[in-house]
Parts: sequence; structure tokens; C-alpha cells
Amino acid sequence: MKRTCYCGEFTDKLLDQTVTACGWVQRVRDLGGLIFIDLRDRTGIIQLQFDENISKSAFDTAFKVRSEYVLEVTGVLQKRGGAVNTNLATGALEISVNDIKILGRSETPPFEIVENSNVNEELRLKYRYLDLRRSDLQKNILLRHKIAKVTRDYFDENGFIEIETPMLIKSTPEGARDYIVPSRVHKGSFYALPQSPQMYKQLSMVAGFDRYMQLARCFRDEDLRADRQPEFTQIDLEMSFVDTEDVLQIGEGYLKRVFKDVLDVDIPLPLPRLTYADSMNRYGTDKPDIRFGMEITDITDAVKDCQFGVFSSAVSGGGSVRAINVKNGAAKLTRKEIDKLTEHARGIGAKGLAFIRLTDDAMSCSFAKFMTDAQMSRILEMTDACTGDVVLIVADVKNSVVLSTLGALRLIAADKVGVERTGFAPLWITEFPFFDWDEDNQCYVAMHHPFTAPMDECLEYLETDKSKVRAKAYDLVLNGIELSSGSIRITDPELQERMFNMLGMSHEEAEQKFGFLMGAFKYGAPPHGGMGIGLDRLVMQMVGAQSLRDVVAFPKVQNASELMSQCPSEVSPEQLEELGIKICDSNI
RNA sequence: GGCCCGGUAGUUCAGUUGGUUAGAACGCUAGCCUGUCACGCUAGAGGUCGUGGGUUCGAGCCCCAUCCGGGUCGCCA
Repeated sequence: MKRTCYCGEFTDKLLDQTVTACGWVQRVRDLGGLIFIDLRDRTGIIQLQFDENISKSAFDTAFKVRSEYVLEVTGVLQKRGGAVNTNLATGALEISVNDIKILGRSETPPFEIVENSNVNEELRLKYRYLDLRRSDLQKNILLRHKIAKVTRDYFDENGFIEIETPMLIKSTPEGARDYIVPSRVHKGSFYALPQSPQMYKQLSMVAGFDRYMQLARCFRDEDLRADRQPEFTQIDLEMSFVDTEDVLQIGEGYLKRVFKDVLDVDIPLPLPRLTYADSMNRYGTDKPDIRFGMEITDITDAVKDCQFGVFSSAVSGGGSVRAINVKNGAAKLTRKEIDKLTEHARGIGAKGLAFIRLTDDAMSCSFAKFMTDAQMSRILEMTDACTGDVVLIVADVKNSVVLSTLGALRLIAADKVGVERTGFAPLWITEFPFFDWDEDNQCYVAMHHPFTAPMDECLEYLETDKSKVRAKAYDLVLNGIELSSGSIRITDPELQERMFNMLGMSHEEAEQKFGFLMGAFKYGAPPHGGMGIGLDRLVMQMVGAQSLRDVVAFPKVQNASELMSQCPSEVSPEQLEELGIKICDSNI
């Protein structure tokens, strides 16, 4: 390669030397007898100057050059004859070209390759390779690389070994849907793509690798969201001879390191911790954004005897009445906007939304006529309400409805009144419930995978009161996004058997699904635990992207297809025949 | 599967109560121009108004269906 350096890296040191540059044509400025071309690569731009008096042939070639052509040019690096462009790192320099090669021609691209493009994303995804030329996406992908590099360094320095686990594995229908891969050799049998390398990393512990990590590709056949792609990358890790505390320390040490090395941001340790119960009570969610307040207040006590049926019946039905105080001049919200919030609340499952609005001269309140003065002032006092505030109140016989509604409203209202949400506020959520009540089937189901260990002090409740059992499970939450999830695992076969029982899984069923893991535990399993950190979500947070599509090089769209390659696609009858697969027309 | 939003030159958008030949900017093409850097000036090309039906004398605009994209709920142990 003849390239002297990247376009953005030319400096005074090379002044007056003959240099060679390669790149894409950002823009051509033809002044008549003088042509300027901005040549771009992933590091930046260098200006090329073509003068017919210096090289007629180079000048004539430059005349034919168009946007996005790929060039190799050779010439003398010189100070610009005209003004300096302070917007460019190389703004004082230019290459006076005497030799130019067109290495690749380009049709006029379907959209301009510029920073901060507001071109329709559908088109950009169809031409993803062009979209990726834009500097904002290049920055994201380069930062992602840097994060991955720091990740490997950190875990290597802490004694972790990267082990590749299989992509073709046994399907276990619990949890998310599996992507299924048919077997040619075993017709009628299927592999699954891993939702996570969970069992293999645990087996790596049994094998004695002690500390494992992997940048693991994972697959889940579920509907997409802005922060959910069907294939994603986990920073997957597992450690032997540890308890919760050890895993959290490694995890938060990693977070501190990656933010420092990549963004030069200091994350103070130890990270704050909230139990699941506290998080739900204060924020109405297990992934709170703690960059702002507006916490939930339980006002049940203040309204339990009031004449407002909505409140009193919620309380007598075993539920609660809770409120958030939307500060930040929320009282300027119009009635229409508050109605919109009510709509949101209904969408989440609440029956309605009560409010108190405190403007300069008056208090408007949707339920004031049912309240005594004492009750009213008690509410205002409990919610710390003053002029300019709006207090939103939800009542329901189910606490979960009250909390999740207020948790969602808290975020919506914060955006509506322009609460500042900047910076990074990571925290741990700990002591997750072990069981989740399944309304539909009226039974308890595992909140995590069935290898999660219960907390020692909860063991006695396993058979007596499942609602009291908490797990050695922990999530890392950053700015309201679940970054990571992990747990200490069960390694005692007897306890594991009990857990399967609790979950209504027969011995045979458990054996059939997880037998190889249970079998391994019979041969000396070290206590172990770990976590999986969502790399894509971490990058998304670190670059401030609104969607995973901005940090994944070749992402899928909402219906899980890829607009560039048009996958998934049909396969030939021959391929299907070979796999022994018949497509049922009625399903297409 | 439910709900909400969007689709008009290559791109970003405007398009009034349904009314003449659907406009602008950028981009593109050609010409002029030796210090530009969002170069400038002049001229030009470029439209299945997502698609299919319907209402109407007349549809970019109204109605129905459908496709595509986004957000979200369900779902994601």
C-alpha cells in the first residue's frame, strides 16, 4: 500500500513532502482552472488541489470525478494558498496533486453521505453500506470496537479466559422463543441458536476454568423494540468460588474501567444498590432512571377514610393509593395534556388517573369535593406539593398496577415537563423475587432461569410461602435501561431438584431438558455465579443513541428482517427436500 | 395479535374547503469561473403523490382495503 497516512492524519510534519492519500470523494468544488476535492476516509478529510498549470492530466481526470468516487492521489503536501478551514483538523493543509487514479467509480448515491443526516431510515438501511460511511455511524462503530477491546483487556487482567461456546445447541423452550436450525443428518431434529451461553458457561466452571468470559452472540425470536434486536451481543461472564458480592465487584469495576478508558467519565464506586422491593416502591419499576427524583409516595394512609370511592375501595380491596409529584413547573400542563397522561395510565392497566394541579392562584383537583380539608392538606404535605406542581395519583386494588402505572407516568411526565436527564447513573437492583405469580395460569413461575440460587435465609419458605422467596439475582441498570442480569447458581443437586419441583417440573422433564448440566454437577461443581452485560445497550448509552440500530453495523428492522439483504428469504425446494422439511401453505 | 404515527421529484419537505399545467430547497446534468471549503453564476432534466379499489363532473387531499417503515402494549424464564 502506498498510502502515506489516513486523510485526517496529515500534519505539518509532512509539509513539502510528496504524499499519497486514498479515500472517497466527499465534495468537488470546480472553480474553472482550479478544482478542489475533499477526500474522506474514516479519520477525516484532506483537501486536494488540482491546478492545470501543475498537472494538466491530473486536472483533466479530476474534472470527471464525482461524489463517492474512490481515489488514490499523489502530490505535495502544502499550506493552503487561501483561508484556513477551522472546521477541519487538516484545515490549513492541502495536497497539490500531480497524479490521480480513479480506483472506483460511483453512481450518484441515493442520499448524501453527510453527518447528522435526517434521511428516512428505511432508505438508509437498504443502503446500509453507504449509511455506515457517515461519520456519526462510523464514530459509533469505532467506539464499539474500543469498548470491546477494553472489555477483553479488563477481564483478561482479572484472570478471565475467553471461551467460545457453540452456536448450534439444544432447544429449551423455556423463556424466549428459540431460533431453530434444522438438521440435515437427523431429519426432523433441530438445533437452536443460543439465547445465551448459560449452560455452557456453567459447564466451563465445572470444567475448572474458574473465570470465563465471552463476547457472545445471542438470539431471541421475540418482537423488536428500540433497545431489542433479535440477535445481540452479551459480555457474558461466570466466576467460580464466589458469592453475589464478588460478582458485583467485578461488574462495577468493569463499568468504571470502560467509562474511564473510552469516554474519560468517572463512575464513583461502589455503585448505589436498591433491593427490588425498594425499587418498585420508589420508582415503580425494576429498572429505574435515578437521574431525577419524582419518586412515588404512598398516600394510602391519608385517603383510606375519605369519601372518594375510587380511593377507599382500592384501599379496602387490599390495594393502595400512591402519587408522584411532577415538579418543574408541571402546572403549566394543559388539561388536555393531563388527559393524555390519563390515557397512558389506562393503557398500562390503571382504571384512571386522579390529579391535583397547583397554579399560582388556584388548586384544581379531580376529586376535591370528596375530601376534607385535613385529608387534602395531608396529601399535599406527603407529596411535598407546592405552587407550580401537579400531583398524579393512581389507586387500585393491585399494588402492581399502581406502581407500574406511576413508574411509566414518571418517565412520560418527566419528558413532558423537560426534566433534565443527562449523565450516567448506574445502580444495582438486588434481591429479586424468586417466583413470579402467573395470573393466567394461577401458579408461580420462575422469574429467572431455574438455576438461580435462592437467598440462604429464604430457603425455609420454599415449600411454605413462595412469595417470600428472594433470589441471589441482580441487575445492573443504567439510566433506566437494563444493562445486565445475573445470579449465583444452584450447584447442589438436591436443592436443584427441589427448585424444579417448586416450578412444577417433573424429575423426568428436568432430566430430559437439563440432564447434561445436572449430570455434570454430580462430579464436583464449584459454587459459581455470573452475569451477562448487554454490549449493544452499553454502547447505545455511551454514544447517546436512541436506537440499537445506530450501534449495530447491520441491524434488523421491526419485523426482524434486514432491508439490505432482504432476509429472511425462501429457500429452494431442493434445500427443503434435503432437510426433510415441508412448508405448510396455510401458514404463509 | 392490539393501539398510535408516518409514506408527495434522487433527498428533505410544502401543497389552503376536493378545482387550471403538483411547487421549493438541496442533490443531479450542462456551460462559465484560479483560492474554494454548504464555492458562485446561468440553464436544464427529474413525479405511478406507497399500491389497489371506491365516492365525485373532478382526488395528492374524502372512504375502504393492502404493503412498507417507526414507536409502544402483549411478548422478552
